Amino acid sequence: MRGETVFKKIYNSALEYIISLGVKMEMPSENSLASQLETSRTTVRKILSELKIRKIIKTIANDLVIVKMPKPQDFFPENETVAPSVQVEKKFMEWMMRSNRKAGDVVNGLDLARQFKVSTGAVREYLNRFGRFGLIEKRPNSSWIIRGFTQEFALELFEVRELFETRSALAFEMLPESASVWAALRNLEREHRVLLRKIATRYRDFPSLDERFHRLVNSTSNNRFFMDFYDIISLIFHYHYQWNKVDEKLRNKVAINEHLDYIEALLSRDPKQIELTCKRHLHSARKTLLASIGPAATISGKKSNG
Amino acid sequence: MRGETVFKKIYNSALEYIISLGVKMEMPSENSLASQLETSRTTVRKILSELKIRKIIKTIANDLVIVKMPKPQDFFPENETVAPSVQVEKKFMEWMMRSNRKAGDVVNGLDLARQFKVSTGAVREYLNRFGRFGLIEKRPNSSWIIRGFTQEFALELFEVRELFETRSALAFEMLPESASVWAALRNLEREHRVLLRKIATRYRDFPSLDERFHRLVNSTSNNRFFMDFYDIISLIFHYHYQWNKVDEKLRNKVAINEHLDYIEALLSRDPKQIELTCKRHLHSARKTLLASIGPAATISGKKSNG
DNA sequence: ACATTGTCTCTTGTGCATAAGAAACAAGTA
DNA sequence: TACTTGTTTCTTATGCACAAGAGACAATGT
Repeated sequence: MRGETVFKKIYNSALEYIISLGVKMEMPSENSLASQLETSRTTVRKILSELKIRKIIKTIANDLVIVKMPKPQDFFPENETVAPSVQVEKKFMEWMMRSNRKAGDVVNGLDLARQFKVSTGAVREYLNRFGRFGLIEKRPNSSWIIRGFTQEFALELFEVRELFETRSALAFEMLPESASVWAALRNLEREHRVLLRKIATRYRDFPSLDERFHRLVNSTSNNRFFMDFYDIISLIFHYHYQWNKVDEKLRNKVAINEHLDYIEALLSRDPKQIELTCKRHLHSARKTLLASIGPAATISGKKSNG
Repeated sequence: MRGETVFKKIYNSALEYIISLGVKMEMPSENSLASQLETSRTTVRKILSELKIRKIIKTIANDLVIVKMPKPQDFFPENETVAPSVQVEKKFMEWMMRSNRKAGDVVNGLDLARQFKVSTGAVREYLNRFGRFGLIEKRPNSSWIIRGFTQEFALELFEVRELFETRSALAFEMLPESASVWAALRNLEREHRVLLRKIATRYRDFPSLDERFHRLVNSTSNNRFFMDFYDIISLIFHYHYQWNKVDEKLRNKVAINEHLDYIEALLSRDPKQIELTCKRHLHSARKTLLASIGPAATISGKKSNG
């Protein structure tokens, strides 16, 4: 049995939408609701019938009309709206980053399923997809082994990141003036300046801006592997920095300034300058990450050339 | 129920092993058999008991002795020894490469499961893992969509390949004389020369040599993402060239010669020469692949008639 | 004609049961 | 002690049932 997570999530969105319309307004057609809420009409109909039962909408003279504003208790609880497969990611990453897993430790899927209160299938599926992130490794016919969030991992990650991003950044030089990236870039520049001014209080907004900026840079090279790789970076950064708040404000301020130099270089189309500012920023990002991992990877995480 | 695929596969290996020992020889201990056959002792014991039932081995005076040579009919049929999850890859790749799938077509998991005669779960799991290869894409809460084995795909693939391999190749310059790669490289050089001499008949041996060579080059950079990426290349090449035999002999001969130049450059540690021969070879490989895919896939246009 | 809703079919997501296989433990023997 | 086999426990792989959700088709109204 699926826990109706889609239904509940979209139902909540529908309530928001109803609130935005206001009482006595007529509901749009099922089809337009479906595309508005980005779901199938099947789900929309289920929601409409639930809304009728709860007397939030009513058919009056062949029109479906909002007759009552939804109250907070009409919403489904947040956690019931998330599919198990999505919950696993969060819980797994937390488990991975927080608990002091060492390279070579085995991942016990059954145990995780119990801990996370999801089915073994959900864990299994997640591990399969997570495998590509390079933090775990599978032994055939047996369990997953932790490779560890180590210095080596970070170095390898950044080696690729640098290759991809430098290549993408240098490609800016060739983009026609008409390309839409330029506008997007100028917008991001503005956002950076705004954030820099309010850094004292809003420094936590940086990570999402950071991601948008780097994704934009990588997107210009039009290479799906570049983009896919950025998923790994996003995930690592997202979860890792959740548990590493040291110097957060300062770190972000430095990064914003580096971004601004980098953006300026991109706008100038000067390849020398682009390469310089890009590399400088990535090196500093790498240093930050390495510092926060610490020299810990002493045990079996070491590499052997064999 | 699992079809005992592991048991059957290892059982077959055990028969080979028994043949290599010969009749009247004593069997090694369960533990040493387990490590020899790379499996668990549980499986070994199951095999031993089956061998006793089939009267191939027998306990004589506390010793387990081979009393009869296995016959061909003692072996389990090949196809029963492959786990469903592995069969799916083969069948799926064949389906993907052979049938004229176009970008935008949906992948019907249920249908594939029926075609391949495996469970939906097996297909589902494969698609999840296959997703990282960039040939298909998932729409949330819905099916997988084919992105297509197109010119764009090949170009993106080679862009990354070139970045990674050039970087790896240039790293050879720094490797100490003592590193074991040098010996491996000289061995590969020898194998190339042998193959070149016998190219007329043995040109089909090239792909596996090709893979070993490129994996060796990439392995020196010690970056898991480089190696993982090579999995994609291997898979694509492996299946694609199964259905594209045009000019195979000539193609391989050219490639061998390029490899020899490339190897020579690596051995010479001359960065200029390394970069030149590496790039030259990769460009020619790209050209070959592009040519065999044919002109860029037009998204608009007529439906293919099967 | 077109949009809307009603109805039906098909596919995907999820949990679960259970066999296959791995690994730990125990006991015996050289 | 070290090595062997017997026994038990635990984990993973796989098929299957069935609800949730997507999408196609039919009917109806404008």
